[in-house]
Amino acid sequence: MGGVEGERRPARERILDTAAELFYREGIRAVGIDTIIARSGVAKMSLYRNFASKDDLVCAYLERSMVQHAAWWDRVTARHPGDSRAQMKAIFMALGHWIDHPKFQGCPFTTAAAELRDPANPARALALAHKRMVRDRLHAMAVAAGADDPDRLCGQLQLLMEGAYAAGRALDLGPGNEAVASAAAALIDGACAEKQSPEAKRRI
Amino acid sequence: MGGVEGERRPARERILDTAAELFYREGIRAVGIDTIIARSGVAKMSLYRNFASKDDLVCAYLERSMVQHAAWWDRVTARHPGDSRAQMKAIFMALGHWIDHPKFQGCPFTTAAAELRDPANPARALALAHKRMVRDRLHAMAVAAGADDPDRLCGQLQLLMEGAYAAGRALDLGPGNEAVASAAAALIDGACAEKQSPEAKRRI
DNA sequence: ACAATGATACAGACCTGTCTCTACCATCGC
DNA sequence: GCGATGGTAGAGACAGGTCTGTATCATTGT
Repeated sequence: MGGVEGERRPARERILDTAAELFYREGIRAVGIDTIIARSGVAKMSLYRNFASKDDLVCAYLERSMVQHAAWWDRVTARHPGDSRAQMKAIFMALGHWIDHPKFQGCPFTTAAAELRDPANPARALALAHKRMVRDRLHAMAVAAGADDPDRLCGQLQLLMEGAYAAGRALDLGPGNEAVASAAAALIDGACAEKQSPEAKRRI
Repeated sequence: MGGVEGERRPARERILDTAAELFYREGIRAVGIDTIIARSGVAKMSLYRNFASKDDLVCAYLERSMVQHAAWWDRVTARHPGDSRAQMKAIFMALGHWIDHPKFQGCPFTTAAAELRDPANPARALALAHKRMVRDRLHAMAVAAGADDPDRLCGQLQLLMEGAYAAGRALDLGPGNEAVASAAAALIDGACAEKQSPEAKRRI
């Protein structure tokens, strides 16, 4: 959001923007408070007046990521109103493109959980909440698409999604990461064999 | 394993055992040299005489993990000699059980790469080498099983494998993580339409 | 004047890696 | 046999750096 020229945005927003970028790109433990201070051009006390601790800042970063992810999801599915099967495929198609992006660094929640192993860490709870939200959304779409076994399809797709996040950084999955979309399509079409297939049947 | 009573094993092995367990369970960055020293009952200089640095110790841990993983793979596939399709399914079945194990903490290479973001870190190179090895093995099996498009099936299965590793820690995938085996079976059977018969040609 | 912020010094903890000192034990020369 | 020697290892102090978080003071905008 571009503020007016010469009018700086509040310290809290600058801190959160910088922290989010650095946490995602370089890792949470690898980025110290001093680095965030220097990059955002903010005094250390301004950070600690806005966030109780580094953990608190990490949580704010993850919470904002959850909101952004939900918006992305809604944007993608909105392109196929009423067609749950197409929505599912679109999500995985978009995911395949996203992992090609140069700034892609995996799922911020999964990597946060990998870095912060303490079960009591509040960031872990946020990561779990996000995975549950994704699971619920996938499950609702699987039901709406008429899958024979929505639980199974939902679990399979979530596996595939986590795999795309994990592998995208390291493996090369071929042009456009075609494997993501093709695996999703295979699982989805296999799971909703005979039921409503408004357009898929036409393509076969 | 069982050395003679009262005859302690060499310091190097004790260090590596302790480091491997702690690195895998608690994370690499979270475990300091002093902790490894204390837990393995070894002098600090004994560690630094056997390993040039902590990075070097991390690499030794990952290299040993590669050997152990290869042995596990061979053990599982050896149960289905000559039947590549069954071998592939067996790998994912075993993976589904492994992620149920209480000590399971994801793929050690993926989590190491998540913790050590520096592209120049030698541990990252090891992680990449391991993923390539897995890819090559999967690809060979896909070819032997007569998949229509071995590259595609290999990519899909590696996605699924990464997903199982990533999700196993956080998500609940149902009893016995049935989704792993069922998704693999769906992808494999879909990719090798005609039984692994020699005359594999019909469609492109 | 006042509130928010920048700048900076500092405390305390922790981390990696080096250093010294001591103990044990096997081997070798005699 | 027996002492000297050298390799391996335990214990712990220490240096130099980084990290989080606090305190103090100066500056700026309204």
